[in-house]
Amino acid sequence: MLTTTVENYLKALYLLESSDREQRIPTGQLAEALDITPGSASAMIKTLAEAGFLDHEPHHGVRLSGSGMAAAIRVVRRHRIVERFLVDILGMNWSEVHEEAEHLEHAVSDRVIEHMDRMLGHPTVDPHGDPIPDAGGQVPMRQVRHLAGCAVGDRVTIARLADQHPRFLRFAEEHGLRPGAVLDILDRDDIAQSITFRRDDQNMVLALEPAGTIEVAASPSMG
Amino acid sequence: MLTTTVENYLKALYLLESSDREQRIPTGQLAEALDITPGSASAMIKTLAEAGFLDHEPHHGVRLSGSGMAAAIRVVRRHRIVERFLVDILGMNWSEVHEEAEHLEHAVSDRVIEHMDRMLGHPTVDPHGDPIPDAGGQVPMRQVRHLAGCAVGDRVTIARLADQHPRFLRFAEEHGLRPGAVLDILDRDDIAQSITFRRDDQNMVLALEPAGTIEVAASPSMG
DNA sequence: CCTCTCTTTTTGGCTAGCCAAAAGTATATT
DNA sequence: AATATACTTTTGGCTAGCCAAAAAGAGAGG
Repeated sequence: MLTTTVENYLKALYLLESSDREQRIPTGQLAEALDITPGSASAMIKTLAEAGFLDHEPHHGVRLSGSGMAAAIRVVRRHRIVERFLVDILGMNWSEVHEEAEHLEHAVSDRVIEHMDRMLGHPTVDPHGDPIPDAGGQVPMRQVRHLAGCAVGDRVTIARLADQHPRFLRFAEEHGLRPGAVLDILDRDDIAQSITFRRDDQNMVLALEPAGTIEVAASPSMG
Repeated sequence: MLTTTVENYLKALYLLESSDREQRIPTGQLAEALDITPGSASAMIKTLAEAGFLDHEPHHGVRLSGSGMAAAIRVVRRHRIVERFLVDILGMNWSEVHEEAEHLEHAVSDRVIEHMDRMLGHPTVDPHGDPIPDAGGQVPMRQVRHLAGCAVGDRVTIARLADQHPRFLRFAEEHGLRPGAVLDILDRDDIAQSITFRRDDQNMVLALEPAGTIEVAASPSMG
């Protein structure tokens, strides 16, 4: 059984590897993600590398090994199923469940997770649109397009909010920008760095930078 | 925020105080309940007494203070609501949820607990029949009668299974001895130390000792 | 009152994790 | 090639909890 701390290290590495698309994660970046000092991260990296969870090239960063990746994916699966459960079944606010799941991901057994998963109908994404690995560790792949890259006239569906800071999530929720929401792109201005779209009969303007954190898919009912 | 360890000490003391009906709990008894050495318990008792959670008379045992009692009751409430939730909502086996709740009681926030409580309709007992403290810390009182003390001809309803060892719980579940089950007392033999009763058209014999761990209430439909 | 036994407390030592700060390494710049 | 900067690793020290075993206290029986 892994400690909560170890699970958090592995999960953080998994998320860093999949978002930054970099090969190796530098010690300092991991430390920052976990909000600890680089020295602490360095010590734990040594321990985890010796345990075979990761591949450490001293002074050149770290990468999850096969067993490390598998362990990380189990944590991520628990986290995302819990989030989905808290929103869909308990009716909690989807912008506030992340922190709850942060604790529960280390406390729920696989047995409970599988009960939740069945009750939810084996969902493939969490409330933010993040993919939920299946019980075998397979992560559903989707092709990624960003709202910032859409052209005028496109009709798209929000698939995922990559920026999961509470402030942004609250903002998104207040404006109906949740996975599944359908947007019509009305205008984009590369000088003003903004994009204008319509959702549910309401127009919104967003700078390209936050719009770059919103992943979209071509809407099924394309106009 | 209390650590998991501290919560477990306080909860164990609460359960010992309410089951043994003794005033002060000796160090060794607490240590045994927590499966640690007396020395470790002694050290932690000192810490907790200094923090005001308990009242320690050196060499004469320990008792929860007001704040210790309040903290313990919050843990017990979380535990029992989680157990109830796992059984009623997730459909888990009621003889196996105790261990799950043992972990979750330290990880679920009050917010989640209140959502579960509302969804369950504010239950007053957990699946074993143990009372669930309300959000204000009040523990519902019931008058206690034991199956071992019933007379021939009585019709009673099981209210609580005090023995929560997995082996006994599995046995009880297999034989339909769950809270709510209605029993007709057919015979008791104080020499053989056994009691015979009928449940759902099936006769059962139990020694008085295990029957003493089953709490009952007069059945509403008394014959 | 003394001693024997049982229990509790104390002491010394361990691991997991953390931090601060010193020491070491890589790399960019000159 | 030499050095400055940035990053990583090491070192020394801390807390929470645990154990084993020594020391101390309480209570029973002679």
